[in-house]
Amino acid sequence: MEDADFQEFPLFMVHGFTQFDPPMSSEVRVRFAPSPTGMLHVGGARTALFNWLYARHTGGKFILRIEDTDRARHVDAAVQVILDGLRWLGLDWDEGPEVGGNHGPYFQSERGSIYQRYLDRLCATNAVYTDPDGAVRFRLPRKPLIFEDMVCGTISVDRSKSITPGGEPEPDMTVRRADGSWIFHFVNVVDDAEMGITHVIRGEDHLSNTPKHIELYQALGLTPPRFAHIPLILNKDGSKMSKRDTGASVGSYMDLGYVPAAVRNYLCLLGWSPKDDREKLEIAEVVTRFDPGHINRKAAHFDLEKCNWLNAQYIAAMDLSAFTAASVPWIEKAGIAYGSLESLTLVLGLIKEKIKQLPEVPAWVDYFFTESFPYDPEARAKILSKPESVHRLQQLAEAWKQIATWDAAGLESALKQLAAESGCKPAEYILPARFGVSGRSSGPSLYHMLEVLGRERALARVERTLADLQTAPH
RNA sequence: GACCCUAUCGUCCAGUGGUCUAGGACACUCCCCUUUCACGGGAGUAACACGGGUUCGAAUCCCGUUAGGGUCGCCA
Repeated sequence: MEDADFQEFPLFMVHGFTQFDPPMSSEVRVRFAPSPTGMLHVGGARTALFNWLYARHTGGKFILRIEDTDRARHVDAAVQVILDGLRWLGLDWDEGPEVGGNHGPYFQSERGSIYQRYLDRLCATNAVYTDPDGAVRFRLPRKPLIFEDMVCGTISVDRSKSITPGGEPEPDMTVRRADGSWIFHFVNVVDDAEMGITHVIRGEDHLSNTPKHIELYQALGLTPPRFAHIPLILNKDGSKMSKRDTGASVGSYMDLGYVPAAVRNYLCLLGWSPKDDREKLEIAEVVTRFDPGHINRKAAHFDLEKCNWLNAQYIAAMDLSAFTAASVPWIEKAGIAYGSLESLTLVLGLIKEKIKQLPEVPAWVDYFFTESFPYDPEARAKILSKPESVHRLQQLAEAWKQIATWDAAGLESALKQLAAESGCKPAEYILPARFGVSGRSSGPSLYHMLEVLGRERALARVERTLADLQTAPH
């Protein structure tokens, strides 16, 4: 039997097959353990999301632990970026920073005494030794090992002949530096054990490290958790997504005004699927249907355009008051004095259906809130190139002055009547009219826009435009 | 270099031996709707990496090749 010398692990034997299931009675405890690098990567965000989904799906606990192995690595602002990003995505943690819990502290920089305790256990069994440089190393068993991954299936690794790029045998893993600071692999295992983590859902970049981690659990006499290694997120062209790539940071979505639920929805679809044809999904439904066993094994390529599309879908689905609330920060950032929320809401109702990204909003509404709006040079040249356009604008001004009730329907019929009398298409009047009141060639529905503007302002604008056009050099 | 993972339209997913002349979505092209721009509706282009097996039958199972990714740190 070729597999006979493979170390079977852990020790639950069911029908002769190595199983990983922890006792069924235990509550699921998963964690997201980022290091505070100053950004929250979308790949990390998806890892957090999948952990969160699994915790919510099983009624378990989602724990946040900050991997700042030592105090020098700890930067408050960098931690805050992670907390902000997770909260923005709606991923709330049951234990961790600012929340507390019974398994703290949740910063590795504060867990030194715990690590020391576990290191002592390793010393007691002679599983570690101090090398000539003063670092503590773990004697790697270097035996073949098999484990079950919830995503990747059975993984069998034979590290007995594993060598480095230089052709040397793989060195023993360092556990603690000579200066006393701790190494990731060791503290990661200790923390997961101490915090009672039952399922480790993490990026596939850790798949090859897992045997070492399992050997550490064994040396410590502990039962390892189950593992689920989810594929990495790459750029659309397949290259590795670095911190600099567009869309790599959750912060960039926050800054660009994405709808959090849309980004979260997109992330759900990267490697997981509801198995039907829908794309836009309520998070509650994803929670009930989520199953790590059905996560794709293939690396996902990040498609910002599809994310944008979903974002637009979420904006379209907002009701007007939600849309207004989401728009206000952008309006204010652009320095638009919008007066009352009521008047703003009225204007936003005109343009909501046009918007795909929140930062576009100010450019669509600015001319509603100032009488000194600029004329778009291109649109102006176009009007001037057709002398009859100016005449039509004059006709419109006259007709509108006669209008009894200033509403969209009345304005529309007045304009269409004029067009009919002149024997031309309504567009011949609409274009000059739009330019006359907005200085542009495109915008929301003309009639509704006029209604919102009101008779006085609309007519005054037309007069002003007419004056401008008539003094213009031809 | 060694070890590990992966391989369906450009991209994300569906497909778990026959219902696949492979389905949906994004993007792209065209048409319709329309006051502009969008939305919406309709149509279209486009994929099972390659080679061997297994099988009556393979996108689906096995092996190999190729390609991509990952790990081999006193980074996390």
